Amino acid sequence: MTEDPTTASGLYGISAAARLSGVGEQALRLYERKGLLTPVRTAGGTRRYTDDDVTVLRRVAALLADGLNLTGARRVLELEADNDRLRLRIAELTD
DNA sequence: CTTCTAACA
DNA sequence: TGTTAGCA
Repeated sequence: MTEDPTTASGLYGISAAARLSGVGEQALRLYERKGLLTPVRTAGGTRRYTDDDVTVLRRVAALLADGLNLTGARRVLELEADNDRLRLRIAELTD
C-alpha cells in the first residue's frame, strides 16, 4: 500500500490520468469532446478520471494504433460495452 | 486546473 | 483528422 487512501480509490486529475494512460492532457480533453470518455466533474469543473477511464484510455490508444480514427474508436467502445452486456446475459441464461 | 487559438503532419 | 504548443 504505497497509495494514499484518498487516491487509492482510483480517482485521478487530468495530469495523473495522462501519465497512467500515456495519452497527452490535450488529447484527453479532445477525447471527452468527441464522446469517447465522460470523466466526472467536480463542483469547480475539474475532471476526475476513474480507473475504468484509464483502462478505456489504453483501449483507445490501441484502437488508434490499429488505424482507426476517433469516431471509429468510439464505435468500437460502444460495441464492446454491448458485447460485455450480452456475455453477462448469456452467463445468466446458461446457469 | 480550464478553454481557446493556431500550426503542423 | 488528430496532436501539440502557447495563451488567458
